[in-house]
Amino acid sequence: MNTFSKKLSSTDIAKLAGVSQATVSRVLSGGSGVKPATREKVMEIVRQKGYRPNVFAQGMRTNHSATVGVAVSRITNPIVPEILEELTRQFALHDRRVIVWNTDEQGEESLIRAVGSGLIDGLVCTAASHQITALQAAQNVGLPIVSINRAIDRVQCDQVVSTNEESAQEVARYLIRCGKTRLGFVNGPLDRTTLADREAGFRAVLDHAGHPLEDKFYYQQDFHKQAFRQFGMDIGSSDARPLAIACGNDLIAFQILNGLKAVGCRVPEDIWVVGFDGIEMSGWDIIDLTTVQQPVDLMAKEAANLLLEQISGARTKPKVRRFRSELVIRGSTDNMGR
Amino acid sequence: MNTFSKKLSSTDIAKLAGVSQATVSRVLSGGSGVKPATREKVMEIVRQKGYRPNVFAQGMRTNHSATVGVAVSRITNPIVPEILEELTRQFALHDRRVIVWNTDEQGEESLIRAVGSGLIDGLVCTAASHQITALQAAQNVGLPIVSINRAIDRVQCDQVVSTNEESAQEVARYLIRCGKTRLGFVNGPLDRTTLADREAGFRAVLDHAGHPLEDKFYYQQDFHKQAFRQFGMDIGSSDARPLAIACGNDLIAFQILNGLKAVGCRVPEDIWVVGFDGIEMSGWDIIDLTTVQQPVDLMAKEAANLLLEQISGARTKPKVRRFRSELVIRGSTDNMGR
DNA sequence: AGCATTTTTGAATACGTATTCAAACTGGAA
DNA sequence: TTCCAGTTTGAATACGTATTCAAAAATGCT
Repeated sequence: MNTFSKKLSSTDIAKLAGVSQATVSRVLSGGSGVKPATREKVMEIVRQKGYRPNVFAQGMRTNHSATVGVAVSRITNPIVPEILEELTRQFALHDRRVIVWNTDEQGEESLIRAVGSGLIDGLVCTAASHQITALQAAQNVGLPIVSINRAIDRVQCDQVVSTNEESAQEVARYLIRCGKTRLGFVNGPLDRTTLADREAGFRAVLDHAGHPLEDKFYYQQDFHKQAFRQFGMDIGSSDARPLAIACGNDLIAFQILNGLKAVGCRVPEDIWVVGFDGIEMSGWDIIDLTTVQQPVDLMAKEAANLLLEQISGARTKPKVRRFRSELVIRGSTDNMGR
Repeated sequence: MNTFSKKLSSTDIAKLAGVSQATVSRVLSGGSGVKPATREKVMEIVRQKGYRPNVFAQGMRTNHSATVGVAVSRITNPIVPEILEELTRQFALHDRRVIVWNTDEQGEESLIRAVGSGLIDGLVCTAASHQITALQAAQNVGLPIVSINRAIDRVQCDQVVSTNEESAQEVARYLIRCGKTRLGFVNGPLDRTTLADREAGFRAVLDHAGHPLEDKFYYQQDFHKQAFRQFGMDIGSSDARPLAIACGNDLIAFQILNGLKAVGCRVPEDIWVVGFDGIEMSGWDIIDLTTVQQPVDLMAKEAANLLLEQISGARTKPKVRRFRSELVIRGSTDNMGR
């Protein structure tokens, strides 16, 4: 029983059960139209031998894979696992597996190859810029796509977005209302549309208020933790520092907090800090970061459902679903000022 | 060119290029033994049409999938993305995709099904207990397995472990040496062998030192963030509190820190806290947690290589690779006492 | 040129499944 | 019994690839 067992085919099972391969296939795929006795006879052998249908043969026959792809950038940004968890849950509910591509690491080569190969029935991609080619490839073969938090101009597909620009405006207005006129902004790669939109919204309000963002209080850098932390240190030890710093996302804000802490600059007494994303950690007592909270679970759930809808062929016209994100005021700013 | 294109087969390409399907296949799979001119002629059509070999037909023919599975528990524990990132990188280097199963969420049903289906060429599983059935299934079909940080008794397979028990002893000795005799320990589910081993090591030293762990300073709970935080609050607001608390992993420690902070109990002035894992965040200035650092990258890399070794058939005898983890003293304990 | 090797190519095949189509079987009514 | 409609089963097939084996072409040598 526990001895190494050769791989079995449905034909083998059929022989053992004294039926035809077709019957085995029918039993395994729902069993409608097969006599209960036969059905049980087959299932008995299947269980006993631990038989599982070969997924490649199935795929070749049916032309779908019960697998969807998810392309993410920087899986170590905690918002990504948050999204992945919900996506995985949703797809699992519909008997679908998930293959993850970390496009920052391995580039999009592997993803592009997969797109044309039938390996996945659909693709969810999250905020990133490195996937244009893959997206176009997907588009060309008619592969269903949903993007999360990423405006895509060149490719027309389902989109799940949140109010990045508007919420960033809200952040700026909040800070100004609290008397913080000298403001800083720290951002990551601007080819992430989320980051670009947030910056745009923030700048717009400052411009409108008559004291636009000063260059010395703006810092933009591709993701390098140490660089952001260093900027925090520089700001924190400078005499002419801004009264508050807003960040493109929470992870950047954490590094700013690190830098400030490293040079003994207190938050919020000496300076305020605001993040963006509302990842779970931001709410921890030991971090307590004012941020803009996105309804990540809802967004991921919606993305999964949109994709499943496309896969089932129920719809072809692209949909855009827009979620409201919300400013959450915590200890990294003075919550009296609300 | 950008019109929706029907799915092409190698036979179609062959016709277009004026060669046989066999030649197309040869070109695509390395191209050895094919005349450069022919090769180029074929590749031209391939590029022009954006042809990708059907992955199912390939899989059926070759009996391998160029895909490996990774089973994780609780993908939102930041150590998991850290492991995933390195695993993904390594496998990508060897042209392999990764399918992730979050076994806590969807159970192991989907994983078990995949194991017998040929979908994956091998399986890496990380510390968790919910995968016994899947592991046995894998064992039965001879699927290569590597476990990371998880002792497996019933199943014999490659293992990558770290010095959990010894390092926990080191933690205990360090605390005692610093005069912290009344110690607490907070742990998660004990079916995780990592957590159980760490607790065992910690207890052993305390027993040996003559003041075993007191029940009121021991707290064990399946993962519920709020429960750990609540325990931190209870401890922090109690008069008779331990002098230091060690935790089964960093994530638990963070929640303890949260609870302590919530009731105004200062670390390290009023109480010391020690974590375990050494995830990146633990080293942040704003967290600054004394912990035991595992060489996650090395471990993941080794796991990937072991699995690839098995898949290539180079070896059948199980290997155990043991990595030394290291106590890193930070601000959550008084670093004078080292 | 002529022959022996080597290189390059093509035809045929098998992989394991889902599905179509026809055949066999079932039970009830005449 | 005979017939019919409905149910259950089996035989045959196609999916797209990698690979084997033999044929054809190219090359080297005398």
